[in-house]
Order: sequence, then C-alpha cells, then structure tokens
Amino acid sequence: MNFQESIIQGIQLAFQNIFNHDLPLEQISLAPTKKEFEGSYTFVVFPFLKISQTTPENTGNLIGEYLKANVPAVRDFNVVKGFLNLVLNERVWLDLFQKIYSNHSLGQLPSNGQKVMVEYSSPNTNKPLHLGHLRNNFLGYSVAEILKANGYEVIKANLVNDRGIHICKSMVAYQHFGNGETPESSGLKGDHLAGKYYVKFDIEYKNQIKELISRGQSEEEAKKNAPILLEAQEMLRKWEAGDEAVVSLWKQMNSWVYAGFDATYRKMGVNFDKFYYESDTYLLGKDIVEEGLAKEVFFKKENGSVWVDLTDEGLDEKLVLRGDGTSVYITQDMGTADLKYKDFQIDKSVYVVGNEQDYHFDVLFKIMRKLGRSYGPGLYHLSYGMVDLPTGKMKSREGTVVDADDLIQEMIETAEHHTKELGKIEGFTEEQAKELYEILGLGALKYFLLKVDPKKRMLFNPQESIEFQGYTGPFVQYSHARIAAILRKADQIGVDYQTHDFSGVGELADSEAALIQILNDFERKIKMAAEEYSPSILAQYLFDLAKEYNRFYADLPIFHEKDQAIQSFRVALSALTAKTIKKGMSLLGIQVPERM
RNA sequence: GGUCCGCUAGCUCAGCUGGAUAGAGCAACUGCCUUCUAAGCAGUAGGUCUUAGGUUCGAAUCCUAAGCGGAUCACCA
Repeated sequence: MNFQESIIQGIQLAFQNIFNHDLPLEQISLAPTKKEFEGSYTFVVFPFLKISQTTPENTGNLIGEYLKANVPAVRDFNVVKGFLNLVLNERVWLDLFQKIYSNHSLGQLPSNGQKVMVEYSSPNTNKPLHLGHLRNNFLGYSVAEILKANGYEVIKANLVNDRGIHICKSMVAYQHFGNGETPESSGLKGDHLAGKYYVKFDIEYKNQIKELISRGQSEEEAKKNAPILLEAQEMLRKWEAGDEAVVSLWKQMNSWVYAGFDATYRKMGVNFDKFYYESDTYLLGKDIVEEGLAKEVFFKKENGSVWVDLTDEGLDEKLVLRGDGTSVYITQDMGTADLKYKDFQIDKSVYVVGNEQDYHFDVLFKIMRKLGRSYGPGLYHLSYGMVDLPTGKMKSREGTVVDADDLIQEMIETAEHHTKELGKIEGFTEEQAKELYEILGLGALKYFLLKVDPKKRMLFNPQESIEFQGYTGPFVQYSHARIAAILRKADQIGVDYQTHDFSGVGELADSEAALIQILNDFERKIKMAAEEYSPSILAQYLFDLAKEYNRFYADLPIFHEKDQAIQSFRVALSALTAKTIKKGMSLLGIQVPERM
C-alpha cells in the first residue's frame, strides 16, 4: 500500500470512528495542495458536511487530528475553510524517492498484450511537406511512443496518397514545362520539384480559365473545360488503364518525391514500420460493399449506387459505392481498415488526421462497427486542429504555406544564432556544435507544436512564435544539460549517488519535497497522455518538472553542501530528474543535450 | 439551413473532468552571476473566464439560449 492509499484509508476510518459512517473509498480523493498553502495533499470536506453535521472547519480539524494520530505518513495538518491540507512525514518522501530511483524501467509500463496501429503523416506525393504536416508527424510519432510506454505493441503506419488527380496535375505540367528537369540537374529536392510543377499547373490552369472566359464562356464552364485540366483527367484515366508511358512518368516522379520525403522524415526524426500506398489500396473495399449489402447494413438505390443509412446514429445517408460501380473515398478506407487488421491483427487503430475529416471518420467507424468488426471499438480518429498563420489559413495553391524543410532549417539557424550569442560553444568541435543546433532547433519546433492540445487549432507566428526561453523545448533541454554538468562533476569528484540508502538524510527542504512529489507524477502523466492521445499533457508536465528543478537548483547548494548524505541525495535527486526529463522528452520525439 | 468544434491577461496557451484569492510563457517593469551552466531564479503589474439565464454549499468547468469565429454536410479526394 502506498502512502496515498494509506491516507485515503485513514480518512475512511476517520469517518467510521468519528461520524459512524461508512464512506466508500471511491468517494475519497486527494488533490495536490495549492502552492500558497502549507502541505502537499488536500482533502476537500465540503461534500461530506451532511455526514459530519458540523462546520467545514470542525470537520477538517476532526479528520486531521485522526489522521495525525493514526496515519504515520501524516505529520501535520491545517484547515483553511473546507480544505484539509496534509503535511507529510519526511520519511514518506524519502521512501518514495528511493522507490522511484531504483525503478529500472522508469517511464515504461509493462506490456498489456495489445497491439495498436498509429497511422500518421500520410502525405500526397504532388508537393512537399508543410507546417500542417509537421504537426501531424510530430503528433503521430509522439502518440505512438506514448502508447509504447503504456505497454502497447505499436505499428507506425504511413498511408501514402500516391495516385489521383492531384499527382496527374504535377505530371501534366511537368510534361509541358519540365524540359527533362531532374532533381540532379536542378539541385531541387524531389518533392520540391514535384511541387514546383503542381504550382505551374495551377498558374497555367488559371490562365486558361481567363482565356476561355474572355472568349465568352462562363466561369463555371471555363473551369471545367480548361485544356490542361482535361489533360490531367485524361492522364488519370490512362494511369488507371495501366498506360505504360504514364505509369513510367508516375513512377519516375514519385521516386523523386520519396527521396525528398525520406530526407525530411530523417531530419524530423520520425519513422514508420509499414508503408501503405493508395495505388495498391484504392480498389479495395468493394467486397465489403457486397458484405454490407448481404448483411443489410447497406442498401442499393434504383441507379445501382450503394448507401448506408446512418440517420439512427444522428448522421445522414452516405454513399459507399457509385452507380457505375466505382469506388469513392470511403470505399477504399473500409478496405484499408480490413487490410490493416489482416496484416497485423490489431486491437486498436489510430488515425492521425486533421479535424476537417471528422465527419468522414465518424461515418467510417460507424460503418465498421455496424459490420461487426472486432477492431471496431478500437478505432480512433486523432483529430487535430489546423495550424493557422497570422495571415489566416495556409493554402498551398496561393503560396501561403510554410514549407517544412525551410522551417526546420530556419529553426536550426536560429538555434545556432542564439547559442553563439550566449557564447556557449566553448570546447565543442564543429560537428558537436552542429549536432547541438539541430537538437535545439528541432526541439523548439516540436515542443512548440506539441505543447498545445491536439484538438485545438493553433496559431503559428513565424516572426515571434518560437522562443528559446520560458515554456519551450530548449528550456527543458537546458535543465537537462544543467543536470548533466552536475553529474559529470559528481563523477569527477567521486560523489556516490548510485546509493539507494538515504537514511542519513534528515529534514527535507520544501523544494526537495516538491520535486519528489512531481517526479512521482511521471507515470500517471504517461497514462493520462495515452488515454487522451495528448502529448501536450507530457509537454506541460516536463515544463513543470524542469521549473521545479530549477527552483531547487537555485535554492539549495549541492557541492557546497557539507553533509555528505545530503549531498549525495541532492545529486541523486538531480540524476532522477535528468532521467525523467530524458525519457519524457523522448516520448515527444525530442532529444536532450548533455551540454548546451 | 443541419451537425460538430472553439471563445480564459495586450499576445500564445494551461486549468487534473464541480472546489481555496482563475494559472504559466511571451511582451512591460524590479532585483539576483568572485559559489554547481543567468537559455536560469525571485518579484511587480495585467481578468466581468464572450453574453444572459439555470442546476447547488460552491460554476471558467455541467444544462439552456444568444453572439462571434471556424470546420463539415458532393456519385471530390
């Protein structure tokens, strides 16, 4: 039994003995005490006044007295209005610290025997990645790591959208204006090369529309009749028919794009266990349509189109197969859902996709559940909000996107600039310095995108958004580097902090107890982050932890402390903090430096 | 129009699922480097939690309505 349980049980006994009332354990909860009051945990007595039949102050005092007398963990208490603040015994903190410190699998919960797939990134192959993709990729990677830490076996999947009209647009424009350009000949990254022609297509398309309108067509007509669009549509038909020249160009351009994505993924530090390609999956799902008809989950209309009726679930009727027998988006998504299960026998499946597709996934999941899929209850849409710029929403066609490669590069350069300004690269080789800039630049960027609740849309101001001070990645990284310096020195002068015997430590300072208390929260936060699919919970936690450590650091001496037992305890406390920060940051996909 | 989401300090965000005087960071101001890394610490200032009702010992949090902003509702992907 841990100390919290012993207190809760003590409260239960207090109610029995003082008020002659059986209070179920579930109704008793402790909250961390607010900073401005004395104590570590608080029991709110308001809900129990009907039982105690006396004032809040009296109730609190009576229970407090009982706990102080009967529960060893409780050293003292105070009552403010209806709040019973408990001051814990020093031993409780030291025992707790010892327990966490000797845990060799810190931040890793035992296997729960469940398998989960996290699908994220899922780019289109007609243009390079942008800021929105960064949020997606960092989120997906982090959530996958968080689930691993919670004992899941995780498969990271990337469903690449490598076919369709948008790719054909790039291809057509390349045929017209490319002049045989290659990544090698132009020095452009492959994905940027494809993106360049996607933009070219749009420019040409708009010109042709103007032209047609000037010749008397309506805007609507012109949009449909622009020759270059017709060409792209024709190309898509040829692709589907397996036309050799088209397929060969498609393969060529996609291979360039993949090389580009590969470089960006490596830079971002994300990875995948399984790639799916829509060119392989886009015909899947028709057998499920048949199955659904047989099971009468779907129904057919006069023209042969197939629908699902979700009105009883608060949604509409939704098309799952066109009248001509061809697929719509959701057809292949049904097929792919099954494919994922066939490949891995997953218990859960997480889709990291922007919230503009909320409705789509709502429909998809309801269908798969109606069809009785075993993985149905485990389907989850991790729906994240858009990243807005101060100028509004990003639009790739209007050139108002923040390019991922550019942004990462800028972040690294900013990190370099900051570091040099602070004169912190003494003793670094050039290579080490470069590595540090990358760790800091990417750390700042990832932390910035992960610290806000995924569900919410967020604002990114390139001018001022990303700082290196305060509630930022580099702040947490800095705290780690600080501790690393202490550990180096401890090793150097031979302080024994590997010991797990801290019985020689007497009184604890407030900042020490507070630090142990927050360190103790790590596991709980990892669980919470998984339940809510929210890395932001961990980001917030790591900031609080680093903040608390820095307070401790400023408050108390370590190597100037005369008492050996206290000195090695403080080093050990620092070591555990560093370990927690490192592990926690790794769950966000962020590295921490040893020096900065 | 239907459905869904958001609205908290000048700005960007927290607020543990109903508890204390609503918290951080940035920006502003004030202290602290001859002591372990000042990318740090301590402090000051900044709020009608969009509005109006309701639920109760107690509401930023739950309910209803309104306002503003956004997304979505294609035989598009």
